[in-house]
Amino acid sequence: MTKVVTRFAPSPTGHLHIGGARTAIFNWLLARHFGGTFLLRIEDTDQERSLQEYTDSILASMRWLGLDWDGDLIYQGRRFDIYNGYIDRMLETGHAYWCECTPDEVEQMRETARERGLKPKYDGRCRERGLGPGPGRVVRLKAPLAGRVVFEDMVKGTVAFDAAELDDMVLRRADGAPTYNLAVVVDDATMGVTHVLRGDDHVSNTPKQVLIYQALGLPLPVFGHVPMILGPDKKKLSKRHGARAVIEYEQDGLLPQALVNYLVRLGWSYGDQEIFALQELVEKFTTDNLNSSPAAFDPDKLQWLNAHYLRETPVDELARLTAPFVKAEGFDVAPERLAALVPLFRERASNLADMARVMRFMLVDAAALEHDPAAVAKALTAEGKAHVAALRGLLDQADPFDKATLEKVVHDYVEQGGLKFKQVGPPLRVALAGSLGGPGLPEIMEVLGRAETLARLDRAAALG
RNA sequence: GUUCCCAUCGUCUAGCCGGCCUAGGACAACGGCCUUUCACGCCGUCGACGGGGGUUCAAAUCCCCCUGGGAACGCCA
Repeated sequence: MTKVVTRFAPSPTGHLHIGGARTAIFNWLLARHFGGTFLLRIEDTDQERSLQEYTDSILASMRWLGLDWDGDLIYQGRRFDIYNGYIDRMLETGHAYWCECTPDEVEQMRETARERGLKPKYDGRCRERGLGPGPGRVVRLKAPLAGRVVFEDMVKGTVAFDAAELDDMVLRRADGAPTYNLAVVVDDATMGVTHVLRGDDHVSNTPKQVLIYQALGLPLPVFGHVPMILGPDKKKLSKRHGARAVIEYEQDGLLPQALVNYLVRLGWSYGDQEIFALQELVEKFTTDNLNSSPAAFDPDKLQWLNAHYLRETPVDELARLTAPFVKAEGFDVAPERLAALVPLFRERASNLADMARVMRFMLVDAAALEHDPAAVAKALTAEGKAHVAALRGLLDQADPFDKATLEKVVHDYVEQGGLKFKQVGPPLRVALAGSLGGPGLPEIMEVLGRAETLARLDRAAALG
């Protein structure tokens, strides 16, 4: 088997979105699975809309996702000479011709065709005129008038189009720049790309590209078109659906493993398995299990996966990842303290931003702690406050001030008083946390420390 | 409009070279267990082969039609 070469070819007109990210992941996986090469090409031939900052952003997202590429980045913008060389070759071999029709004229032809219920296309007016170069002229492909254009698709099987459906597409614009389809073919061929896995929206480009390959006498790669990702409402993914660039998911506190895992499972499966480590994906990914029907994006499942990976991440690393989010909440917390906090909250959050939010009550001063009025009314009754006050004295004696000791102090208090834990747990909790939910009491007190714990208990006595 | 693609629970999907499917798993929802609480975890419930024709002893699985969705029809990528 020849070496597999795949590529991802984003155009730097925006950030990397999840659809593109999935395509990138699939190509990366295909190359890595077969020990092949994964190339990255920036399709910046549209000088107007292409921005360097987007290239940078796309690269940053690729790295964040853990997708490394082989060799240097390829910029289409720097390869115009190569494209023009191939276009000249087609001109020489009679596979292309000069055309002087203006965009308006061509639009007129399309309009006419549409009115007649036909496929809008260029009518081939200049095909046999034998025109040479000249201002305002473009080069068009002399496409076959009849026959079928057939290609094998890794996900859809055999796909065929009537050649009559295709028109003489422009290869070189009036300004001398090559068009997308020409550039893609020349690039893929010269880069040695063997497998072109891309979005569904390119299926109808494929026969056009096949024609160019044939005109150039170049071998065809294997094509594969993965269905698009739909929004949760089954409609095309759009801004309305909230975050969609991978950078936004990063900012929302998602872990890259979760996004990768989720995206891969959207359109690909391996039996009933849901969780895949990156290395496992490399081992198991092949093109045969790609799904051919479009998939709707499900934020809930993404969060579930993220929560899973949150619990898998080592504490120190999780603390490091959470730091920026805690900072965004307005707190400057030492790494060691964050590492002590994280184990109490990792199971109570599904992403890093959540985590920072949910541990907020641990970071404020006793004086600034907010108490949920309903919880106060329910638990900090006269009896509740009495227990809190009694506990304050006992807890002050705890030595060492650690989880085990603290637990014993509270336990003994309940035992000796002939009480039920339900009588002292809730008031103590509201005093410490301000609400009725959260981590275990002993661990909260341990991380809070003696002074802060006592301060909170004192403050609770004054509440209500 | 034309062409191409797609069609299993609300969602992601397994199954699809026909029988092992009274259709399996996961997310969500709901209920329970665990637990001082919340969460995690565990157990369970609800829930789908779009419709119609064929082929066959037998169809979610093969064929055709319909319907429904999507994409593309640029001197954008």
